[in-house]
Amino acid sequence: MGRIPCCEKDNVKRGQWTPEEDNKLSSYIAQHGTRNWRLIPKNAGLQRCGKSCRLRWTNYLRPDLKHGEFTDAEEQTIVKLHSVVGNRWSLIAAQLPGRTDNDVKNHWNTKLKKKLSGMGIDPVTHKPFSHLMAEIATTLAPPQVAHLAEAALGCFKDEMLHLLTKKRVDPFSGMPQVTGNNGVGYASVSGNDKEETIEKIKLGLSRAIMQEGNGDHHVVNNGKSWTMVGSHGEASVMHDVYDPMLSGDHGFRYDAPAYGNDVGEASAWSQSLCTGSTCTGGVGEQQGGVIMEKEMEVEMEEEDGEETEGRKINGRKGDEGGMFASDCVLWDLPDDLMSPMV
DNA sequence: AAAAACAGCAACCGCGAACAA
DNA sequence: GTTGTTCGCGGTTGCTGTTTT
Repeated sequence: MGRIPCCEKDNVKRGQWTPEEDNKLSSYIAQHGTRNWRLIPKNAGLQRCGKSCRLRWTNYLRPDLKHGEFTDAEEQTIVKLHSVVGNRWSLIAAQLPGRTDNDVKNHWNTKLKKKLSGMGIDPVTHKPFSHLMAEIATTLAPPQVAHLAEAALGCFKDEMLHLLTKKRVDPFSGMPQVTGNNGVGYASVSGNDKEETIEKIKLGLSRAIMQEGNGDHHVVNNGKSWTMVGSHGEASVMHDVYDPMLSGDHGFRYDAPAYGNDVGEASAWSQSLCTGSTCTGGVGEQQGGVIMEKEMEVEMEEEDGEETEGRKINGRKGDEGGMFASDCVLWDLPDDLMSPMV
């Protein structure tokens, strides 16, 4: 038996909603609430599918929605949560009052992913590209490394090229920026330079591999390096701030998840989510520390299938040498959320 | 000035989970 | 326990306005 359609497609209108439709839906829901989406369009006099009505309401008409730009604090929250829970947009959106999962997802796909790539960080794993390449280098024999590196380059190439070949304007001077000393810059790059750019990417990657191989944990970023501190016994973490010159943006800070595999016990995915200096640990405070509300905690426990001991707000068991102060809001997450998402 | 390319966003689709009969 | 129905989620598509060529 096939799946039944959510509505009869012949009789429903699709596409953009008109203000009249919005009014009808809003006033109907104001009077009757949102029980039974299937009946709502019929009763409200709308030629729409119930699903479409639900979407319109939850993503646009709900009175508690925020419609403006995402703030830096919101962006930080998204990045941090994404590093832990991956593409669970509803979970992330639940931590951002007034934002919907669709909002968060769109913002991630259109802005944040590019910001991270621009910082040399893989938006999927939240690790620096160089670190990924180094992992390849340390686990495979040289002939295989070359092939894999080539393949990895293929994966990142389009995004990197997009970032590198775009003409951008220096946000401070208003002038087009010149190419940096590692080849990353903003001057307009013609189609003829494309191959050269690819070569530069390759060169950068191979350099990064060599540096990682030497035990130096640096991410070369537009002439400045991000150092992974605490290479022995404590969590490694990138502690430099996001370079606004690189992003064409202001104030966006990325405190990456640490790289636990470098140092033994500390897993990359078990690190604090606090933003170093801005972390205050105040529950309910959006700036800095990530708030784990009761609802989210419950949801995570449900996903875990059992009560997870030690998962709590404002504390983490067995982690002294963490990267941030102990008064941060911390999470202990279930195992299925700890695994790097690739 | 026109065409092409790009970016952002709203909406749609299919799937699985939850719930009810 | 099974079947049917509804809801919510995440991935994807397509439209529209803006920027670049």
